[in-house]
Amino acid sequence: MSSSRRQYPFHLIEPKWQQTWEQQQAFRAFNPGEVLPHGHPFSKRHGLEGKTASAENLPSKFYILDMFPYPSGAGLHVGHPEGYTATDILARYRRAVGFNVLHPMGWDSFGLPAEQYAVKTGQHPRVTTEANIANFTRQIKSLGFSYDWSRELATTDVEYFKWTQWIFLKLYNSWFNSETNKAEPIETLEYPDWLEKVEEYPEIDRVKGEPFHFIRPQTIEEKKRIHRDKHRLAYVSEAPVNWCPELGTVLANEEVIDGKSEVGGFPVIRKPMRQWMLRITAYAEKLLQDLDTIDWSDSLKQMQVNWIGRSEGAEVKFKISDTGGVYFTVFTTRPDTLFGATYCVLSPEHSLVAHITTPEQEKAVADYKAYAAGKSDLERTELAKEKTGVFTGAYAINPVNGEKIQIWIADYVLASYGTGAIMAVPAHDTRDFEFAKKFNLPIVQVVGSAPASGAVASALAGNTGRANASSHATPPIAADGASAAAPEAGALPFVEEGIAINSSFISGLPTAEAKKKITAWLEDKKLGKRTINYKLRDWLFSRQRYWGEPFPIIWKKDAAGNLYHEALPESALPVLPPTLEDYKPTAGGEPPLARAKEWLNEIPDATRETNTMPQWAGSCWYYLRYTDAKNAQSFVGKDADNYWMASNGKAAGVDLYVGGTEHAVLHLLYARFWHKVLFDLGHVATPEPFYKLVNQGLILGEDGQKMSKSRGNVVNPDDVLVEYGADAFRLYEMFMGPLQDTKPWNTKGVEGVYRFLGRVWRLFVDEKSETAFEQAETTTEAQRHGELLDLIMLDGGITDIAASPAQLKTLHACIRKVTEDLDGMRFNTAISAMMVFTNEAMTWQTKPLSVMKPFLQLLAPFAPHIAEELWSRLHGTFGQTAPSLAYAPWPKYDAALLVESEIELPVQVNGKFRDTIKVAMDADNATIEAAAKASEKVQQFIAGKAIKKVIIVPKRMVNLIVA
RNA sequence: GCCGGUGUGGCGAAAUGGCAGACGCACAGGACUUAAAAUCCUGGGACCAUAAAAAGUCGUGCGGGUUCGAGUCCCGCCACCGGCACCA
Repeated sequence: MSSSRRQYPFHLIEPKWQQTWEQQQAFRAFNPGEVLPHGHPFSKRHGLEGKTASAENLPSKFYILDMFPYPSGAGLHVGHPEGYTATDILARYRRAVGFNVLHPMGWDSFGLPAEQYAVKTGQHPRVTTEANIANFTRQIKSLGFSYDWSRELATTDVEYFKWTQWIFLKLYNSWFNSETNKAEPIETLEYPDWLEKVEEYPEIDRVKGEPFHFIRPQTIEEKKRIHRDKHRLAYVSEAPVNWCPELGTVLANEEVIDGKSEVGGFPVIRKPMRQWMLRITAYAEKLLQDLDTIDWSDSLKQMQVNWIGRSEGAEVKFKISDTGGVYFTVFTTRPDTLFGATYCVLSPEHSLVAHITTPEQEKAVADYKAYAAGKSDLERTELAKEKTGVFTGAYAINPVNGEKIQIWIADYVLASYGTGAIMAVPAHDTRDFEFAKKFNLPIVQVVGSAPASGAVASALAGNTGRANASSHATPPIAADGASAAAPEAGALPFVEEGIAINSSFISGLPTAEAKKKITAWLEDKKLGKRTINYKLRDWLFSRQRYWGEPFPIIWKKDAAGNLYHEALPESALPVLPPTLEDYKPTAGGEPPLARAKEWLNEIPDATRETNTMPQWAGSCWYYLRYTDAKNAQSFVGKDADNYWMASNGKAAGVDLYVGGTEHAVLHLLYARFWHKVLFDLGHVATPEPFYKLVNQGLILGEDGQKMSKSRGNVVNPDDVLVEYGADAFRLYEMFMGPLQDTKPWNTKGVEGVYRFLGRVWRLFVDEKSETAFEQAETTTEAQRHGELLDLIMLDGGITDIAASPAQLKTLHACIRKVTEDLDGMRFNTAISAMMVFTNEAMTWQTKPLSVMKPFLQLLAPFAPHIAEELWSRLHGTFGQTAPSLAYAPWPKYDAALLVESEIELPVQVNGKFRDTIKVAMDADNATIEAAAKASEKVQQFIAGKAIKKVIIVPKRMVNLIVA
């Protein structure tokens, strides 16, 4: 294709207009309070030249956001500009419609690759990062996107991460008040009575994974401090974390895929470490419920719903036999099966295990704990098929029937979910069933499938049908299940809902009612309570890296010798990372920051925190900073936030956010969480950050495979641009198919839209002058080629004469289709509508200005460079006011022009299409029927037959039913 | 296993329950050209038929159903893609 003739001089047009836009600052968005410059096309369009902008005099805002990229060394690939093109088209369209559009771009520039490069070469990550940003900027700018570059930001900018650290301080200095159901400043936290009265620090108040070297606090102040620290939204925990030796850092649960790191695919092991956590679980319910208030795809919402994993059930206390009152709590979603609980299982890490294990079982339990601890997550997943576990020797009492049941430990019970302990109901849970089978534990059926008739089976109460798995080849059948009205016993495990059997006072009740009744009974007897659990875990927020935001935190020791943390004051921000020669972790496994001894001990009697924040931190609030990117007093100003995030009357936030599905549960959940905290604390005006969210689909290689370096099927936008130009590239990205779909790249397809642009060009320019231009180009040095564009003349067929009805109809049909498709984000069909227009216009002898100009406006959002160029030529020749195509009011279609006087109707006979007839638009049914019957082709099928029925759908079709 | 999505020509794809395949790619034929490229015109789901046509039949993953009429709605399968996965 490189030998083929250039369709039109995009190589000159595109840089020309990109420069023009930049010089004009054409796409700068204006905030309330700014003075709108004279001569700016936006000021002109809205009559605001020289005026001070305010929420009142500015047009409605529209905030269109792309997920900002990590500026990798590899540069842009064709997947990036897919979303960027879509948002750019909409941004340009909205400007034309009259909105004040905010469309910014920036860089998610903290990240591992630059740090790994630093470890290898010693080059500071900032140097690498800046070079990569420069390359990304060049590439993105070459595509002609209408970003407001004055708001550009990078998460690595000191002036940016200063505020990231500031937000961390807000998290650190607040707690979640479940009474008011929101985050509040830590000062509002009240202290429990025992704090002042009891000398001892109660065992019961110690949290799971209590800190590191815990020494009993000695003063009330120390106790208060510990109490506060346990309630902060940012807290320290010493718990097993996902440690990736290869990366030398811990990872959040979400960053671990199948036991391997999401980045690089390295093995991940569980290791107890002191880590910073963010209390996202406090927001589980809000994060779940508020999904209803935002316009995201069902599948994306579903992913978040699954991730949050809400489940309703009950906590039930099980006393341990022969200990006089020591108990543990289990969580179950099926309290109705309590009568079928035939043993209990604690997770190997459960704190009670050490206390209850009998001497005989001690060795077995210790061995098993060691075995379970040694397993990586990957092994745990792989070995999931075969259940393992050991008996502790201890027994629990089933609270509903007083039976003594065995307590086991097994790693199929997770320490991190629920209470870390379960009651096992093998008859009605697949996992418990497998386990019971393997270890010959009793299986008791307590739920039967509902009988076919609606008979009530209340007579079943009081029976107990029990059996040992070992003594029955087939699962036991409830002894009382024989009567016709009784629930049917089926194959076990029976995990569905049904009718309770063998369950004393709840027998005969359908599952839902049985749950209610037994939960009430448990609550009444103080043996349990209704509970809601979430799969969502707190967010592991620290990383052992150099290239991230340092924590504004220092460590000190109290009188008792306890290490404790303290926040630096806001005045200490930003906390800059130290300069290092060597970016590796220390030999002792400490983060790289620990190498900077001076920095570490800069503050008297204190040591700095050496962890840094994860990459997600910066992306949690960048959309807010865009609205007020230069604010030095605040992370975002109130007016800016109110205008850009809250002034549209809808639920909230960014009007349209486009990015890949890979962020469905990470970034999008974290950002919502931060936003909600900031909202609760009164720092932002809306409860949700992103109102409408669209995921663009993946672009595959030409071979239909995912693009990857190893497959060698990566398409570099730079190459495509050289060959076809930015407009063709943009057009093709959108023409491939629906934005949300996964679709393969096809270079031949680019040629198609490129040819279309060539046809548009030839529709407007004089062929001879173009030839002259091309000849001149061969004899002129490259630097002066731009001037030669003036040699190209408008086509003589374009004149300022009245358009024919047919021409108007072609235009207005196109306006309607393109407008409607833009509103529905159906870019592919909008483009096809413009192709239809072009194909039609090619046949015209005269091309009225009144038709050709609006067409260019339709084209402009998609292919802005060629549209601007042709627009300016029309302006040059016809001299009508055309300050800038970018702000020219969007054309409106005239429905009256699209009305047909005659209409073609399909005629069916017995539902089969046979012919079309032409009738007047307003023809009555009798006329239509007569016309249909008169058709020769139809005659063949109805001749000699009786017409039983005639169906006429006005303006749609005719169907004749014959015998 | 659970949740979500998608199945339409050789390919990317269109179709408020009403003429399936718009638009584009690839392909074939023609015009222009010394020739090619570019451009312009024409054709095209499959089958059957024919010198060529017309007419006809079948066609939206598979099997049923609703309807005058189904790619579209309902029920049951199958395949592929994405997410989650011992979450009690």
